[in-house]
Amino acid sequence: MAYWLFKSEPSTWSWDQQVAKGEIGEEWDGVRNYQARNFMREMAVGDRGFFYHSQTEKAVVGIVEVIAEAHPDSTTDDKRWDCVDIKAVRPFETPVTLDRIKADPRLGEMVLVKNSRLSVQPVTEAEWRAVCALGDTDPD
DNA sequence: GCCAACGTTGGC
DNA sequence: GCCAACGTTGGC
Repeated sequence: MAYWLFKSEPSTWSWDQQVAKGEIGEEWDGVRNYQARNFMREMAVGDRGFFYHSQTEKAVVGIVEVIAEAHPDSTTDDKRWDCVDIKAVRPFETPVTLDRIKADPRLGEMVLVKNSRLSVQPVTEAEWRAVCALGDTDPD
């Protein structure tokens, strides 16, 4: 199983909206960046991801699960763009802010720190466990 | 609201 | 295929 991070502006698509979709989940659509798309194409059903709020909150707020592999993005006819479907698994007990991530020596190599503009990113298992620990949240 | 960083586009 | 111009993102 692989780990990922999905970034969203809460004003566009928030954790609460994701939770409201329940088990049905929702397309992670609107991505128009090749790197991000390529990561989604690598995802498998059952992979886990962090749900990160950018801009106002700048914190990891929840855990999601990939429930459908990459398929055409329904918001465009452009064949270049694919996306996966994800569902909310559980919220973070304590949201882990970007400040805390930056302050943690174990997390200095996170893509979130190194390439803050990439909206879909891989996360290593070590990073996954460290962030979950900071957020007092079950990593499994 | 600003600006740096980065990705994409299009002219050559 | 290069590179300048432009648009977008996201942290501050």
